Amino acid sequence: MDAQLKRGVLDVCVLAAIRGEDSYGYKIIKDVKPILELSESTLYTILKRLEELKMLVVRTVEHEGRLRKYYHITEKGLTRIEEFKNEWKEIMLIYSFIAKEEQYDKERILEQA
Amino acid sequence: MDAQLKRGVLDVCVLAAIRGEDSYGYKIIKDVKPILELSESTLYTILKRLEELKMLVVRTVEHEGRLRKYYHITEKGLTRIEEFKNEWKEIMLIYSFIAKEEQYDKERILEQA
DNA sequence: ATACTATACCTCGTGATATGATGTATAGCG
DNA sequence: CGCTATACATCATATCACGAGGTATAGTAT
Repeated sequence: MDAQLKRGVLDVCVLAAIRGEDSYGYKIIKDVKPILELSESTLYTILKRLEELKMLVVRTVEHEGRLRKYYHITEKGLTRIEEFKNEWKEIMLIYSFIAKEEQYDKERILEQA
Repeated sequence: MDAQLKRGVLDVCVLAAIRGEDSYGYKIIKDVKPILELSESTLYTILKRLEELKMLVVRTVEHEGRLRKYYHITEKGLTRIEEFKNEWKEIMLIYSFIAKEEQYDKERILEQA
């Protein structure tokens, strides 16, 4: 998918992936990949950013000799998701502007009148 | 609106604005602004890029002492719009992943079973 | 034993791109 | 003469996705 189109949804997608229950990087990638391709470098960049924005908090847990960093969504993170849903209404208007073939029809109608 | 969310739709929006009939920078801004806020610097950057990508062709016309650069969409530009419409299907899947509150419900359903 | 794969994290450089600030120039109006 | 609208353009900056590369452990296959 077009990289630019992804930009607007990627971070919210990550928030949505941990909304239900806390998760860690490696698992988030597996969960999100079927919906939206993302690489490790992208994911860890996003997680860091979301942490700085206080949209999630981190907790390190040892699991079978390896460390896992569990991410938990905050109130701010949930708010971000709600904001996104509101912005989506605007995006749908934009989409209908792009998708409509009306321009041609309008001219034809005016010519017929 | 969130700058990142705009990135994916801006260029296609410009293409859509000239799809019906050829237009020029100043007019495109006026046409697109009610739907999606964009500045002059952004628009002229996009127009230049779309020209380089051969998604539109330019024709300079003198109009009341001032120059106007009319932009005409090409086959490639129309294809871009169609591609966007196809990508939109993927975006809608992503949106439903973000918007659904299903995670909670799923757990509740499993607990009730 | 050795190699490979899965798990789990991280950083850095690069390229794409939106945007504000700024600049140039003409026409018309008060 | 100044202001606003029209009409174009460039540049520096900031944000961000992503490939390439790095570290380390556990389990499995050869």
